[in-house]
Amino acid sequence: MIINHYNRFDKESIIQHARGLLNRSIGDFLDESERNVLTGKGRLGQLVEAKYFKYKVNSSTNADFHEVGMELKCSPLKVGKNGFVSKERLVLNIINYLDVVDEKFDKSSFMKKNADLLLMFYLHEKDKHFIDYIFKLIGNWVFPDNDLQIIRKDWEFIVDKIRLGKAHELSEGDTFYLGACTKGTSAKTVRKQPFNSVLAKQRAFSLKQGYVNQIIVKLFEEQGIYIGKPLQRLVDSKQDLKRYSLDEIIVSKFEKYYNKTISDIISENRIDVNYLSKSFTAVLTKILLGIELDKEIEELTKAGVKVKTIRLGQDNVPKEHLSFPAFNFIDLVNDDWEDSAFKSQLETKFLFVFLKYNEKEELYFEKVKFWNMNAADINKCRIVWKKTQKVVLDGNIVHEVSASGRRSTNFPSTKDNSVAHVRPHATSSKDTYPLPVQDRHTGQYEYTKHSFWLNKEFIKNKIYEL
DNA sequence: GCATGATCATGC
DNA sequence: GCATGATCATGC
Repeated sequence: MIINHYNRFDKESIIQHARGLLNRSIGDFLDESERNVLTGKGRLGQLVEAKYFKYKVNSSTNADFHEVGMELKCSPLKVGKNGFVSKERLVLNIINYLDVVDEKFDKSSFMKKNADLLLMFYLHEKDKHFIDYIFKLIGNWVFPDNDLQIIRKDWEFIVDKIRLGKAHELSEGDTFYLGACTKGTSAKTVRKQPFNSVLAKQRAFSLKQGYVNQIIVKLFEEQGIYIGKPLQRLVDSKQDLKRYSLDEIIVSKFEKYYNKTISDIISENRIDVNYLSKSFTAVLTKILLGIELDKEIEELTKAGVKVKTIRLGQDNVPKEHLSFPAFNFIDLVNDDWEDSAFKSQLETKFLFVFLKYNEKEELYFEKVKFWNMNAADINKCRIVWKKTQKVVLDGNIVHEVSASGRRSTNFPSTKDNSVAHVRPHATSSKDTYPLPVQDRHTGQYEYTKHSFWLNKEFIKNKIYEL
């Protein structure tokens, strides 16, 4: 059965046909009357199916090319420092909470649909109509064995959470490569879950952005094009991955260093590193894990895990609060909470490296811990975010200016909320971002860069001691 | 001593 | 030159 120069029973012919879109846009294949399609978000993929592959768009639980078990996905690229990177996570099938709890991974609806992907990456360009986006990378992706073990563990974590009646508490930070991302308009789309009457946000299985970036690197590599940093794999044993979760394996690799002083670790490893320097965290983590310093840790990069070093006093309280990147005041007031930068920063998985001062005031390696914020605390951060947004929108940032010229602000402080607060985050008080509204007190249209911070008491109580 | 304003240091 | 992780430091 040959339709339009490809054969649905011949995987290679389908991939070859897909590559016909390289350096072209779907607009090249539309009639004048068909070019008046309005919105994007999913429409591009549908047009590729209908107008390029010429099959009927469906919402089947089978793969698009079910004859060969291959699923078609169109996904956006953006331009990064070293070439193309994924613009976002890759969204796969919607999670049917009611059915998935009866599934086993190998025969799951996820595997049935997504085990073998035909990926068509296009360059997303602002101000361009989506039918004119140019396809830049087209290839076939089948999950490598080790990745599939990690994805299996992720899938099981997500499904177990649903089995516990906690579908409404799912978070992307729960897992490593495979996430459960929200799907639907501004998270108002909810559905039933089997073991709790609380309605849960609709979610879909998705590949983390960091994982998609590595797919992109690999597919370019197949063409002899090398982008991105070299990675070094941490866990090689498929057996280990079957038996233990990735976090258990990684934590165990750190354990032999527990209670050693930092200076001992550094001299034992003959590494010249100043532990007050910014790169110390990355260097220390790589030393302890036996990773070469010019390589990235494959599993953590693919999972988008953020490594954070915390120095604790003897009372287990961190010496400092923990900062997030400075926010842009204009973006802050324009964003909805659901798609805000702060919320996505909170939904990532963290690896905390705890260093602690002993009685001799020496810094020693205490422990590491994987952590992601639970739904209740993310909600508390929403209140902080909302208040911050209001202060900026009201032009009400400055509270008063002291005789010495020091300004105090109306931003939420450590006393207002147990989880997070807002404080300056700039190279000097003159290091500013523009304001959307004039500040009432100063009359200025700019203000010192600020960021959200996690309270150190919260780090002690909910991360270190829990 | 703590809360919070201010700034450093490095890497890209 | 700026973004970002991390830390310093002042004043109540």
